[in-house]
Amino acid sequence: MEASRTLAEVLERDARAAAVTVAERLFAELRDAIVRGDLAPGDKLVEPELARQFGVSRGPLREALQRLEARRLVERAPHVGARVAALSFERLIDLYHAREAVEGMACRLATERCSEGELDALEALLDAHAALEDVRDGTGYFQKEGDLDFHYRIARASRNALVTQLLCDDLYQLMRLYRYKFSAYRGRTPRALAEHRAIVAAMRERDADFAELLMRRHIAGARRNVEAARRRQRKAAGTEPSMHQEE
Amino acid sequence: MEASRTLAEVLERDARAAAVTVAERLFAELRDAIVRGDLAPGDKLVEPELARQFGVSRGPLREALQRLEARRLVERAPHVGARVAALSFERLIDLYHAREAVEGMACRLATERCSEGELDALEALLDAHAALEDVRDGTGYFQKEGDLDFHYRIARASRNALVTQLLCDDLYQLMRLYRYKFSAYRGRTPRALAEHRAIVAAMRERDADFAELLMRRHIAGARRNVEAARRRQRKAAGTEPSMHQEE
DNA sequence: CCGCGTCGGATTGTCGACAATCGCCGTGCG
DNA sequence: CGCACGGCGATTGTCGACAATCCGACGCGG
Repeated sequence: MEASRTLAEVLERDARAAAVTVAERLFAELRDAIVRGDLAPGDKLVEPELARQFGVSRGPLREALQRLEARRLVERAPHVGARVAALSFERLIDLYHAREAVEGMACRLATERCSEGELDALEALLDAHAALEDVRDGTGYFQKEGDLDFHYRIARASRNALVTQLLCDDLYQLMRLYRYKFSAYRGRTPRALAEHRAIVAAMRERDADFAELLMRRHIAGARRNVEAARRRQRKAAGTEPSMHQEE
Repeated sequence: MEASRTLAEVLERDARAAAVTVAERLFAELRDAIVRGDLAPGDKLVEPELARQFGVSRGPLREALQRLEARRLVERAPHVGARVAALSFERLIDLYHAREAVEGMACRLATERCSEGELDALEALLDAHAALEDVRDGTGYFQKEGDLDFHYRIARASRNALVTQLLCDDLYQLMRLYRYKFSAYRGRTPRALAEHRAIVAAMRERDADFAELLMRRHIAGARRNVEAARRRQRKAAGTEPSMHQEE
């Protein structure tokens, strides 16, 4: 039963299993710890401490930190050190704009290039999502990764290595980080599923323009949801620039 | 006289001057060497050799190599080593598709957000380009960086840190690498300038939809130029998958 | 009482050396 | 003659230690 495990988790497991080097394993461990929230945004990452904690030297650890910096999950400054990336509404909205552009293109390319079998698999994935939603309706844990699974597949179907890498390696990890900290998509689950179905329908008709348009509207809708949440929070808490609730 | 020096060169110089650490300096040096063609695509980058050549240890060198890998300028494999990124038509076309998406969005955001002064500066830049083109018409060296200067400014005017970083730090360095190795934009210079002017005109009217559309068509046109070159080469040389002419 | 300079501890950046792994080349066998 | 196997050199990955830099506390002067 592959459907019981989300694609994102499978990719995670693969990345950790294929860690032929200590630095790769550390990178995967730290990435998961950050996305999972085990390391909170803004936390200082002290090299000797982490090295002792993982039982390795500082060399591979620094390599892992640098890879996390490239993925924008940690921020580093020379002679100052590394911190888990700070979260803010502005950055999340920036991220949505970037996703709207790149995923729109991925959807266009996928529409032009993917096989009928891939479209069948996409529809099967959405059927599975719908079934899960019937069981545990509302904001189930499933939605967290299930939505990303759909976008993962679109990205990979684009047959564009650069676009796929941008989405799957860079932007999606950031999305997951924000999702764990900030669930601003309340009640959007059924609507998102319908939008996914419309996208696949356009792809099935090989209407690349329309498929890209639908994908962009899908992501722009999610972004507007976040923008509305930001306005609500600003009105509620006066001038609160950050979105850290805890501590 | 700031106009005599392209924005790209200024950014280069800044990056090297602000190198407070050995790893940063090495990164800038190697990046320039790769873009300049001093290190040819596919060249093996042996750590002890480079370290001795630059008079540093392998530690900072490895860090620089990793940063180059994140920028997709070198490819690394565990226990195998690093090589300068291989060039191919397929990757270049992938790059154009990614640029079309991200730069289109950058142009849209810039249209919505930039000031009138920034638009004035953009038009002044295009005037300078036109003047230079009158003097040294045809395919001047100027065009190489001048075109990117325009796109640099659009990216920065988007006020989106992620989009700006994607374009200026990641994709543009790759474009420069391909431009040095593969000048497939013969005779496009006057046309590109006209398209740039049309983009700024749409931005001046604050027509974000049209500005994005024009930017996307501008980049798509350049991409089709490359695709035509690929077809020509395929017809000429039978089945030549790579675009390395030398060696 | 507050601001500023200085000092000390801690952390990061860099270095050289050791161990693990890969590619190559010669050899032997089918 | 072709191919698989094993040894060997070279390269990469990892480690611990040293030096440079930054952050905080303390003391001093205004």
